[in-house]
Amino acid sequence: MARERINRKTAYHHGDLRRTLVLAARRLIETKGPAHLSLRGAARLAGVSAAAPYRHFADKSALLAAVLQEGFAQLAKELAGARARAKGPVPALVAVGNQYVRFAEANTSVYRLMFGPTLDKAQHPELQAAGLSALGELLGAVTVCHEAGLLEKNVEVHELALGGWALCHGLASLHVDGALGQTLPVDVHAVGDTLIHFMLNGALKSSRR
Amino acid sequence: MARERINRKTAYHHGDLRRTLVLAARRLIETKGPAHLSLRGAARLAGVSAAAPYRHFADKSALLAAVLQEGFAQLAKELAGARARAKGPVPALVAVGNQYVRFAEANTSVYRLMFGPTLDKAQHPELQAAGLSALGELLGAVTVCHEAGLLEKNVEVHELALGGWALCHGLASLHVDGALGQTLPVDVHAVGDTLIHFMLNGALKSSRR
DNA sequence: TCGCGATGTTGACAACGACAACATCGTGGC
DNA sequence: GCCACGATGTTGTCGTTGTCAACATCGCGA
Repeated sequence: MARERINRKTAYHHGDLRRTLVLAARRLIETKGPAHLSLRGAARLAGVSAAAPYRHFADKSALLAAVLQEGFAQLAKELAGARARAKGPVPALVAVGNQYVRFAEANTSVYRLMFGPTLDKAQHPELQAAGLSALGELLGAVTVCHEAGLLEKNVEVHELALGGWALCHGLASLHVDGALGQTLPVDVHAVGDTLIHFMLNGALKSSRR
Repeated sequence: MARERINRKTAYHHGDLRRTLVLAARRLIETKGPAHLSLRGAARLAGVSAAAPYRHFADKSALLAAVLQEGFAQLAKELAGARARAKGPVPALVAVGNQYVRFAEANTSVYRLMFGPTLDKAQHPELQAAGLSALGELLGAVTVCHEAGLLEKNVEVHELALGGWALCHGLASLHVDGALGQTLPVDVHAVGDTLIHFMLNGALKSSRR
């Protein structure tokens, strides 16, 4: 409590170096690009020596993992928020998809790394768990539609959730990679809506289309 | 001509170092992971000094770009092949999607990098062009459907192509990232078929469903 | 034949990840 | 109140990497 409020100008101990390092790392990723993230650079930004980070992170990839974990948590929170604000099962599903793309747009650098190959997720199980909690929102939204009897009988909840995730993720990835905009002059959100409805058309009962 | 056939055991000049380096780099990526790719490592594999690659590549990222360019070319070729083998416009569309996922599965490491953030594609325009030629196959397959009058009037060719790409790309990415299989016990190809048809249901004319 | 451009080598430098040995803080048990 | 001990940070060092300059060697064409 009192610890954080102390203004230690010449502090030997930092106070909350771990958090500071995560923020510094994120800043480096966003300004200089993911390739230029370095433990030493983050330590410099935090104003500590090059070896200090090792008191808080086992190695460089552990620091990156911490940054990405916060990203996943933020994504899950935003998806949950969008879902909660929507009125009705189907609008909630659409809102989750839209929010997903919006997150990718607003947090491009981190989003790329979250789903990119830079960090081997097999060696950071906590990241997989964090990713799943984000997927959980989507899965939940689909399940609600199913329980409300809105889906065709032959539609598997898991399949549709996966399809929605793939669609949004693919759209966001392509958008973020700059593959859109140059070649296909489209508004990503508008086309996202259209595509989500394409897919829903194949899954929703006719009366609900 | 004669150059390549000479068996120079103690050759000072290598013969085709550029190609050898690209292959070595790809091997490193596939065996040790993308993070452990190093110019020096590739040079070692090729049996040359650490500075030799600089006669063929401006820097490390240029070597990576060459590897990925071959990947894009291979992808475009495979998509074109799948499309050509299919009988009819709609099967061709489905076949392109399936082949996309198959490519990702068979060339996981390279595929990840092709669409990952590791290499900043903005600085390698030739890569964007290579990616677009792959997209061209999909776009072409959609266009044929459109010209055959199979699509609903309100379906934009570009939108559907983009949707198909996003769907396949998202599915492949999630699959390759190991996000599937653990959480959602599904067969990628089966679910891919289902999802493609979901989306087509929203775009194809009723008589064709 | 010979000279020049293409290709490869050696040596060097700074930056990096990582570790060991040491320094400093502050807090809890006496 | 003190002080020992664990938590936290620093300094110094090592091996590796990307990159460059200076030099060596090859082969092709004038």
